[in-house]
Amino acid sequence: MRIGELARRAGTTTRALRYYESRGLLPARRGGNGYRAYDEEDLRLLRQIRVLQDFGFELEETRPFVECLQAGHPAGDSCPASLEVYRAKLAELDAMVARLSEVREVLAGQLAQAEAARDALAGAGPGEPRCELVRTGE
Amino acid sequence: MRIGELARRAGTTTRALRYYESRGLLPARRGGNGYRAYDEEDLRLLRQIRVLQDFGFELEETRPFVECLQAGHPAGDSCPASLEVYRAKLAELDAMVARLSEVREVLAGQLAQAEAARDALAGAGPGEPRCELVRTGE
DNA sequence: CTAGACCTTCACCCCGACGTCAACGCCAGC
DNA sequence: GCTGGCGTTGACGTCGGGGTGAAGGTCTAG
Repeated sequence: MRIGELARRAGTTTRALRYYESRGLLPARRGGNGYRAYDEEDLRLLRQIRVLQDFGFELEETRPFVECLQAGHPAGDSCPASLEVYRAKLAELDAMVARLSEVREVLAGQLAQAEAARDALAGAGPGEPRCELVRTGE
Repeated sequence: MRIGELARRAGTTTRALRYYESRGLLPARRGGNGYRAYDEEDLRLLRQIRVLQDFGFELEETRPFVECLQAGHPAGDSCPASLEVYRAKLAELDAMVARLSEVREVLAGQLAQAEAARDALAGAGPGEPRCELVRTGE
């Protein structure tokens, strides 16, 4: 299998594959004409890379999984190094979610407070209180 | 107050202030010598910008708040446009948290499964099962 | 007088994961 | 033998957001 076919079958581009190879992530054998030659196993490696990428892993973080498969293990996450990456990623996600949630709560509070202030002003405002149900914006 | 003092008092840099001005976000009056002249009100605007930036707002998203203050309102979020930005940000954060949480759950499942597979192999493996309680990593 | 703060403009940086040429080689079909 | 479609390499561009750096000049405070 040549680079174009592999790219097509994995739903990526030849440019990406050459990039992976340049990073030492997905080495390719070469035919006599200099063309890269891939097999089904390479397709597995590539799929592993892409699944993890879709989960938000950086390219470097997929390396242990790829190496694990290359070493003949049944799955990319059969090796301790891969499990470590999983754990690190989980911690990273947890931290991110915690940070975002905290900001979210603060903002929700600010919004509620600002809306309350607006409504209070509207109610105590000039003689012609705006009708809340007919706001033109929104 | 000149640019250096304002920067110091707001905990930012003169470069950033000139950048804000170039974006039309924090215009400055000029003295006869061409120097930018700021007052306490500008410090308020700047603090508003920085607070929102710390919450993860983009510069453009802080604009309604700044304009609201410039218009003489008591707070940056006293205007409908600011409230809209709040709501949009909340929705954005919620979407982000949902996406990350989903990935987190999938990964946690993968990790658990991979660990179970490893332990099963260790138990059914060669005659000398590794002691789970003395894992050197961790 | 001189150091430091200020002015302007233009360019550059950071990050990752590629995309986009350019200029060439290889090979199948007609 | 020629065209078209693959393949090769390397160098450079892109995206986005929020700035930073340098050069070269002016102004001010002590």
